[in-house]
Amino acid sequence: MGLAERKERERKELRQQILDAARELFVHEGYENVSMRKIADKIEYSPAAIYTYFANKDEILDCLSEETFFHLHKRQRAVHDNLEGDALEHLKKGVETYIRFGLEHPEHYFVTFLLKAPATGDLTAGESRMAKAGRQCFDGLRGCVRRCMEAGKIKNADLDETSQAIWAGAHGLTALLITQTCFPFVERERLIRRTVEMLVSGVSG
Amino acid sequence: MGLAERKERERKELRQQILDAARELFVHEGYENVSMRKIADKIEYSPAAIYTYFANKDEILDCLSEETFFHLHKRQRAVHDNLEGDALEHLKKGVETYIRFGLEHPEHYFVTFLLKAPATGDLTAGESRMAKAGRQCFDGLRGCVRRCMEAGKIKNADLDETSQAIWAGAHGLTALLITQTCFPFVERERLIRRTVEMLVSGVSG
Amino acid sequence: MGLAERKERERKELRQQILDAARELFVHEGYENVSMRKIADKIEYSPAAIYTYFANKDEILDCLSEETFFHLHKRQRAVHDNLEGDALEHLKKGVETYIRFGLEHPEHYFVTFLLKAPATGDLTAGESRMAKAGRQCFDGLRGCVRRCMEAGKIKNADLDETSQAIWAGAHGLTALLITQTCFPFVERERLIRRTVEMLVSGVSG
Amino acid sequence: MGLAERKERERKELRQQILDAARELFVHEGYENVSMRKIADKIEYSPAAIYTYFANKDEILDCLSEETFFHLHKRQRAVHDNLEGDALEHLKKGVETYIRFGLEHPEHYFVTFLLKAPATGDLTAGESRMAKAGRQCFDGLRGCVRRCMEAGKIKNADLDETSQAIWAGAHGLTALLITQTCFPFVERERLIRRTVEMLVSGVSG
DNA sequence: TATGAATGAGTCTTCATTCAT
DNA sequence: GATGAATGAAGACTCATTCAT
Repeated sequence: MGLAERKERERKELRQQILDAARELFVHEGYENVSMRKIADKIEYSPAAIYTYFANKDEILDCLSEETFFHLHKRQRAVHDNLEGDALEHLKKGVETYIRFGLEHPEHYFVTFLLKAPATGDLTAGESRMAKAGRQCFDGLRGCVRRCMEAGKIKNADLDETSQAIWAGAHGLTALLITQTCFPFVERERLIRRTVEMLVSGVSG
Repeated sequence: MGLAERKERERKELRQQILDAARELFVHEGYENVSMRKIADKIEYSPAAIYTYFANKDEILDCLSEETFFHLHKRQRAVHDNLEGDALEHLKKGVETYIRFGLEHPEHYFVTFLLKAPATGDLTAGESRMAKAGRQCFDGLRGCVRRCMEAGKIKNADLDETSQAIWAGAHGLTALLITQTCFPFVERERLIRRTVEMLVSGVSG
Repeated sequence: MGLAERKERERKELRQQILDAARELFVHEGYENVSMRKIADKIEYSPAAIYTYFANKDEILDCLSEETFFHLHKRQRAVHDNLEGDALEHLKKGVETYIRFGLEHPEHYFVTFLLKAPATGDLTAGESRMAKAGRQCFDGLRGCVRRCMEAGKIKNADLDETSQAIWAGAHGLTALLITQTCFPFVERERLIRRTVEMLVSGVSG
Repeated sequence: MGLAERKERERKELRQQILDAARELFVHEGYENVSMRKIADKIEYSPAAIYTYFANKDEILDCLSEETFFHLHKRQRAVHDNLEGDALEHLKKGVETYIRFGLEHPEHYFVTFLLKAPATGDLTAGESRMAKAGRQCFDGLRGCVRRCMEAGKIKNADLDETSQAIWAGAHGLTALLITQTCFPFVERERLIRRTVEMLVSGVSG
């Protein structure tokens, strides 16, 4: 049905509008300082309308994170699947992909990795969803690291420990470049290359 | 006057009590989730009493930041001044100091390095004070890196580029450990050590 | 028409479903705590569907009351018409019928006699309908009392005064047993018998 | 201190004002239909001011019930302590006291015995407090009945069974007279006397 | 007939803050 | 210096109801 389809499309569009509005507000004002009313005002709907699409404020944040993870994961898979050369080069590419994703989608990245999660009591269900998606992303890098180990490029090291250290480095640069807009960084491309080199040679050297 | 002195001392003590209570609450519950009443309850005074010492909630956070940077600066100086051995060890110590500082003062760290500047009109004064303090912290690391270069431990590298890459790494771990409380990180001490090693050997190797 | 008939039947069935669902929810959660959505969920229809059968929430309550009175009245008539022995026994049976009706249909009884009527502005129509139905019920007992008087079993007494006193007693026990669920009443059957005896011998002795 | 005393007095007065306003509103509009704002409007204070005196809406209802029980208990004690004549007269007086209390304080009685308690999950503490107070009141009637038994005025009967039957009767009349305002009852005094007579002679044979 | 979407009004409650005392 | 009382504004969220489809 053309009708049902249009309805469905409109629904998706409004849902996305809400997510976009929320993301921008969250990024600029902080999760706690954004009220449902503010989001509603931004999309010019009533606050109650939002509840047709999301159960509550937390769920909006949740979906925003999911979205981020989905995009990143897709990008990572593209890298992992297509590259077949040297394992360390693979890893470098993976790290670089991660960083570039963050810089190209700063709002997504901010909401997911920089916004402090709401201080919720029961984090069973939602938390695990988050955890799972995050793990998936992290596993992208982790897979690269494992291949390096299997290829003998990284020796005498714990897989998780190493992967997490690298993640930390990649996240750090991404985060700084997103948030510290006033800091006099050296030329961005150089800094990215330098950081990637440092991280990879830091664990393989 | 003994009386005046005692009064003054008591005043300082209560002020400090407020700061201590606020810091702990901010860290554990998040700035936005801490009410003046909660702080007041913790020190067993009325909410109104706090206003005798601080103009408002923001000022408490401000003073906390000041305090924090003061401590960090002192701490960094202690590292730089007292250590006289190997320059790379020096650098490691510096990086570790930075990370530990962040983890011991997550709320301060969060506010300074993770919060995106709110899109407000007047951020002149506060912003620059913050920025200045932040720069000071970074300069601690930068000093360590310079010594490594001067000692020939880091070769053929740009000072700022290298310092910023290391900063990114140190910041990344600190930020992740603060914000991603649910991620199954490996044992924290191990991860810190591993990251520090990675960063330093990554630029010196 | 078979079609029209089926449609009509289905309509009645759904209407009854709504009433049943509403009654149970009202009793267990209280009129004010039951939302149209809750009723809709229970019958697995949309909230809006209910408005096809009832103008609003109040009307549901109204219809529930009507239903109650209808059932009670039928029951009372059955008693009055079939029994032909001693008038006092007749009365006892009538009182007992009233009480048992309440206890066997606590939901109906609760909605009609214990639930606070919604604070509505225009109570002209609804009120008189209520009043009429209530009168009808009371008249059941009143009829029994009259027969006792005509048979000389109750002497020197005013018909209405006596009937109302008995009604009060019957209503009191019913209400207490339904609402005061935590009170340590003696065994229910014993208490009913005792109360009926008390009421009847209290006016005939 | 005159100052402290006046403050304390004013506080008590406002607390009582809140209770009075809440009671009247609860009775006329139903617990669920009364918002904190309505209560606040009635006493011409801000909604938040109420929270200085009561933790929440439920607590107001709780205190209202407590108040009711306190008054009823006081009244009952007065009857029990001062009367020394015939035990049956005593009982009649007790029943009458109960009924009159309800009719003279219909709002109190309504709130306590007829208002549907808020559908709360944890009713441990509040419920038992309520239960205890209610029991105390019921014990007033029970004491009268016991004396009748001890005096041989009521024979071959169970104390609790008898007391509960009488309570049911007293409650029933009170409840009907309060709630069924449209029913054409006979003259109130006559009906009370008749009911009391019925109840007492009904159990004393 | 039934519904999904939408809303305006309203819920209880908490907040940072002020002020008379 | 410290407080108890008070408040205006705002919080997330729910409601009965309407209406286009």
